[in-house]
Amino acid sequence: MPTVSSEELAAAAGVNSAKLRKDFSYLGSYGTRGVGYDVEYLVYQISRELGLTQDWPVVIVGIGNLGAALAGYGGFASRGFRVAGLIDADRAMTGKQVAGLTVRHTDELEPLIKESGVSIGVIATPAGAAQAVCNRLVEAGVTSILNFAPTVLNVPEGVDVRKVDLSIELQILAFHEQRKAGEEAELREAEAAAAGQGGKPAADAVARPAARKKRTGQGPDGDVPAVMPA
Amino acid sequence: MPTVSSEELAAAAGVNSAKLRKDFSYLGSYGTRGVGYDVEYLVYQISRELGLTQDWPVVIVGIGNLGAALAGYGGFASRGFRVAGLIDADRAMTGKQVAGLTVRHTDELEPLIKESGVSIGVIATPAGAAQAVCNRLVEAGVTSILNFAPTVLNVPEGVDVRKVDLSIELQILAFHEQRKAGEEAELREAEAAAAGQGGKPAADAVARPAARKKRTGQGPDGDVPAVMPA
DNA sequence: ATGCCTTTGTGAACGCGTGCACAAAGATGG
DNA sequence: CCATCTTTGTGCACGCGTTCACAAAGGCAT
Ligand SMILES: NC(=O)c1ccc[n+]([C@@H]2O[C@H](COP(=O)([O-])OP(=O)(O)OC[C@H]3O[C@@H](n4cnc5c(N)ncnc54)[C@H](O)[C@@H]3O)[C@@H](O)[C@H]2O)c1
Ligand SMILES: NC(=O)c1ccc[n+]([C@@H]2O[C@H](COP(=O)([O-])OP(=O)(O)OC[C@H]3O[C@@H](n4cnc5c(N)ncnc54)[C@H](O)[C@@H]3O)[C@@H](O)[C@H]2O)c1
Repeated sequence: MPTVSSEELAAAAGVNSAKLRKDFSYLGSYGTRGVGYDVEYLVYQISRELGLTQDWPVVIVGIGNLGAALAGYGGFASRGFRVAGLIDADRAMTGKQVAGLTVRHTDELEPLIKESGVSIGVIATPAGAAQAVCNRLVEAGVTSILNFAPTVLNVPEGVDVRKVDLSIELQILAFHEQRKAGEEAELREAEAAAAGQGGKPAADAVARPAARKKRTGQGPDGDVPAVMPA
Repeated sequence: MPTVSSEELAAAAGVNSAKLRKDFSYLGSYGTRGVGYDVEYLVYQISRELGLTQDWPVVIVGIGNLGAALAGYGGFASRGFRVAGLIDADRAMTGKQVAGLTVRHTDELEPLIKESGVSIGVIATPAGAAQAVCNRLVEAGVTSILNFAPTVLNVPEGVDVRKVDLSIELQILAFHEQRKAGEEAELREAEAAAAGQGGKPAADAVARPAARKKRTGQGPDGDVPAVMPA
């Protein structure tokens, strides 16, 4: 397939074709009217604009369960990311081989970053250590951080942080799951209500559709509230 | 602190206070004018609306490096998620203990889901197996999936999928990283150009600021294009 | 060379989320 | 019981991203 139309690409990606064309136009990618986009050239343009044509050395800090899994993940190398080093504070870990790389002690963090020209750091330490590690990374010259610890990191301007919080991912799923269940329950309730009922909560349910199952007063069940705080 | 104002909360979260109040109003959470929100009641309301007051059994499929790390992750339990079972296709894994749980063979997937009432599944298998695993999960009654494999999953309507793609997270960081570097380089170029130059690419750079370093024609360097496809 | 047909690139309109600003509510003190 | 002061809840306007729709461009057949 030497060429594709915006229509085909849009269908494959599940987006609107106009949006796709406009997005392409931002990076100056010229297609050919009446034909479409040259696949090879397009891929090259997007790769380059996304920074995929260059090699990005990254450092992983905190080689526990997660850090070790990340170190051995093949999906990074194929996208141009190279693990330049593994760092852990635990002396017992130092010198160990993980995914073919030697784990180095935290003391070596700064020289490693400077020697390898690392600008992207991955934090996989416990939450308590994350901010301190972050500070050292930034101080040493790292300007992009991928954070797996469940903490909000404070960084100076110019430094980008992306946080991957798996609990939140699950929470979002659970939220929609509950919503699905709630809607079904509501349908059943509505049917039951139609059959014969005399209360007044129906008016409330209509007036405020987003607030399902609003407790009147303070929850009748006296269970402890806070599951929320991390 | 028995009560908080929307202003305080907004400052802490780094958002606009009006937005925060409006969001709260959607879930019918009543504050008290002139005082603020009762912390305990608010936490309870949000927890309940988010589905955090109930226990969610989850099943993890694919107990490799990543799956094992997830199985042992304490952050799930504290948010109300309980690992109901670990599933792997590898017979050599079956029966092994991982994070205090016994790994079960794929054959036991359906009974496990039905017995435990699992509605959330986590896929940590290789990309090639993900769609097949997904199909089986959905067939068995799972309606929410957290997918770590780098594949787009096709699911019937009513099933939610969230994808965690670590490579893309890194790519986003790399993109901004490149942009930062590009801006610096452009400043230097502009200075150099001001000093004394005779080309014409400057006009292009002004006309289309989003398209930095646009190659005229097809890149002079004959390097292979495609780093992009997964 | 000419006309037709396909597909791009983009101006204009639409819709939605965000932020502003203020009236209403309620607590608190006199 | 009334006045004052704080803070909520929300109508309204603004801005941005998305989508529509179409003129211009270019290939291709005749
Ligand atoms: N395991 C998961 O699936 C998972 C999922 C989501 C989030 N997380 C988060 O990722 C982080 C790591 O999880 P884990 O399961 O790998 O934990 P872990 O305890 O297995 O590993 C943490 C590692 O960090 C090292 N460490 C501690 N302090 C350090 C410091 N100051 N500098 C360098 N290294 C240090 C420890 O020696 C240990 O090897 C945690 O914050 C956790 O909440 C983990
Ligand atoms: N390791 C990481 O840090 C990381 C990061 C991002 C994404 N991922 C993705 O997560 C997935 C797992 O990564 P990993 O490093 O743990 O790989 P892995 O090879 O260590 O583990 C994969 C596991 O899945 C099992 N498996 C294979 N087919 C199966 C099937 N049909 N049913 C059930 N189990 C099956 C295998 O037996 C193996 O135990 C991959 O798709 C990978 O691309 C991994």
